Amino acid sequence: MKTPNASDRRVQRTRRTLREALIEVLLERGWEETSVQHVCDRADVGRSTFYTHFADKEDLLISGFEDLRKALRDQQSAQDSTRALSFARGMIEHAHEHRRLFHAIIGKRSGHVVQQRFRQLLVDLIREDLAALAPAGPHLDATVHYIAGAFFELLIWWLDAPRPLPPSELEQLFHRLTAPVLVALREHGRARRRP
Amino acid sequence: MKTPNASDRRVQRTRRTLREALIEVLLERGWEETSVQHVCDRADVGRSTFYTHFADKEDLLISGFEDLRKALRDQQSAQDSTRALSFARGMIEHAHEHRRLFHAIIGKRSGHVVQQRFRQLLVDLIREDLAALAPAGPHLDATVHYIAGAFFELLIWWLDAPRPLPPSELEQLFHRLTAPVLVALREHGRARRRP
Amino acid sequence: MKTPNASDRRVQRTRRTLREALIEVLLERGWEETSVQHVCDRADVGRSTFYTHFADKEDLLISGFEDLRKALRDQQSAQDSTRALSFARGMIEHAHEHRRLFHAIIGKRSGHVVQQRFRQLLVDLIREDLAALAPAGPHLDATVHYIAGAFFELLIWWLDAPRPLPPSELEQLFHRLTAPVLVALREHGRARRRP
Amino acid sequence: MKTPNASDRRVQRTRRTLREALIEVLLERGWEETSVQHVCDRADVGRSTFYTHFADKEDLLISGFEDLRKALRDQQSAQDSTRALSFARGMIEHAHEHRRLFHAIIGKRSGHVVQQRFRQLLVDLIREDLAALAPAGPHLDATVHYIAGAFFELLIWWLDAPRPLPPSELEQLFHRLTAPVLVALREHGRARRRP
DNA sequence: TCCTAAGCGAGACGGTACGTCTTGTCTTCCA
DNA sequence: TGGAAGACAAGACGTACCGTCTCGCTTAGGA
Repeated sequence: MKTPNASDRRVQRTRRTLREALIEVLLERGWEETSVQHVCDRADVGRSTFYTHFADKEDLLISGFEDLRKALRDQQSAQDSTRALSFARGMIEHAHEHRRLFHAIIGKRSGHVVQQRFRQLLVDLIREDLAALAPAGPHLDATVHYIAGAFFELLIWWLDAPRPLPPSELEQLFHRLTAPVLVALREHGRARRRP
Repeated sequence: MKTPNASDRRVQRTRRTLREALIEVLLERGWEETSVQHVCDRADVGRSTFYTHFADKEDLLISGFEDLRKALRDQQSAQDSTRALSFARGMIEHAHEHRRLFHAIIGKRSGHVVQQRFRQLLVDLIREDLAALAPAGPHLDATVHYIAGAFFELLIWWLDAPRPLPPSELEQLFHRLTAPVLVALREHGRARRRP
Repeated sequence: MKTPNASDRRVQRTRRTLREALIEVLLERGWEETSVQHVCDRADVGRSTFYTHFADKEDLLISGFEDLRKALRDQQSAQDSTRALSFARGMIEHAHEHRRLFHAIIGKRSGHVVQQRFRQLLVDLIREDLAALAPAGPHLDATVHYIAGAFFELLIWWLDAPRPLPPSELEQLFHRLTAPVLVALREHGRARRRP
Repeated sequence: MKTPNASDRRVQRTRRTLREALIEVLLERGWEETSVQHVCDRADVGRSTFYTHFADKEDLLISGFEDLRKALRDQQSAQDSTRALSFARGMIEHAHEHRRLFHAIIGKRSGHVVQQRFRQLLVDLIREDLAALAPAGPHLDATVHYIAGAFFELLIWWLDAPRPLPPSELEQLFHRLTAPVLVALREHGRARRRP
């Protein structure tokens, strides 16, 4: 790669500061009510500096999504991942630990594009899982979106619930509801491949 | 009720004009890029007049949602509604007929609150259906959201697909994927009521 | 003239109600901050009704000015009016009695046109007085405006003063300051007529 | 002081442009009919920029008053200023040279606050002059306002006149009318100091 | 040791949209 | 038939953000 010099380090520091500030403000005001200025004030960074690093507040948020994806990957591979849709456990636990943050990011006060991105993340994760089960199912795409939407809505409901289920129970519920879908997909796939 | 006088009729006409203009603009620009001024220009209505009728563009859009709900109800009761989740057929056909409109309202270029509202509509419809099957299931709420999310995401996927399935096939797919969920809910409910 | 019928009486009543409401609101909010709607609300009269009687709020106010002029005339002729500028006593006493109203009408929170009108009233009154002293003085007009401006500003100052002079003292002061001006005008006039 | 940097210079330029534009528009439309937008259009400046510099159009106008005051000061000290109320010559000549501008600012089509400010300017100038003659006269304030009002009204009359007097003659007239007032003030003051 | 390139803040600027307020006109309803 | 009621267009208001930009200051890292 390259040895990071002082300038690079400074840049990284600024970007990280902004990311953290975004989350803080997000927790207080929700997505729509958060302006670039708010974030800059919190980060003690000039607004023009913001724009040298990010195109807009969405860009800033998304720049932090990769971290989440990575964290999930690590958690997933560290566990027994024989079970399908094993990402669920990691995601749910993550959401449980950072409940307020998740609530801010994907909850009712979130923003359109943010949710959009998160759903895309789910779709990607699920597609990878299902591709292993039924590589070329005819309704693979549909099923992926079906499950992604279900999981997403379930998660939001859970985050919004006044007295939420314990994470393990939510995970179990999700798997119970989703298992038949996987079976159907697998059988359908097998049927198509070998009739 | 009340005999609508000339003033009332004028008001209704203005409001309808605005609703129609909103949809037109929505189709062209997407939600975020649509301003109140755009809508007023299209409707040939003064902006101040807009604000005497609606608080903002969200309010305007939502005022049209009730129509959708009503249309679905009519369609639903007109059909054989013995099957659970019978709203799906109506909704899918509706979305099929007004594909561009639905795409504008709930698609990728839609707005946060708009989707939020639409999902709430789905949740309401589904809850009514499921309440008949398992009135007090423990995970009734969770299941309702699970199905609503699944249906919603499926619908978006379908609206976005370049060569979408025929409506009937989509409906069939949805029911096939969801049937086991209903079974589980029913059994769970029965188990709880008579152990 | 004409016997006022019921309709005429009603019209007069509406106009008077509006005039009184204007004054009330004026006292509370000042001229600029007073809107037609405010006055109508106070008078319990429809805004469209307002416009059938008056062109705007200025028109309404001015419609009441004639009353003032008449009151001054009466007061003036009832007194010993041998002294020049005898309107001053009446005006000052009037302003004293209705201090708050005068303050609202011509004070700092008043409006441009209102002051304009009031000054015109002063100019008219003074011109009539001076015309008797020096009917065709070359600087008659100038002197009239000089005195009118002086009296007007003096009056405003007096109305604004936290602990104002007694009315009689103000009147005396005005006459003392203005007497030489009248002398100069008279002499100038005589000089021109008989050189 | 401070070396003005590029940013400062740009700001000053913008503010000056706006001031000049205001005057242009003022001459064409009068005060009440002048909107912030009009001024910005003329100055080719964004409306939002306007508001970063001035609170409203009044603020803008007033920001130019200081220039006038300064110009008068310079003119005054450059001349023989032994005579009392020597500001009059400068003001009258100024008004003569910029007749249209003065007409716009203090004439019939002007605005309330604008005139208010201008009168305040006169009051200040006159008070300074008179304070030298009779530092603590009992009616000093009253006399100051008397003269200010007289001068103001005289000036407006002069600006409005179809065939106005030459400036020098107006000045002479003003001084002739005002001289006795000054004498009275001085004597009064002396009488009070040494009874 | 200088000096030069980059990161950065400060903030001016034009632009767009917002929701509110007021104005004056017009149409309809009611007594 | 006059008034009340209120819909409507027009347009100004002041605020809030946006994204672009120019400007100097600071602070390395290389000459």
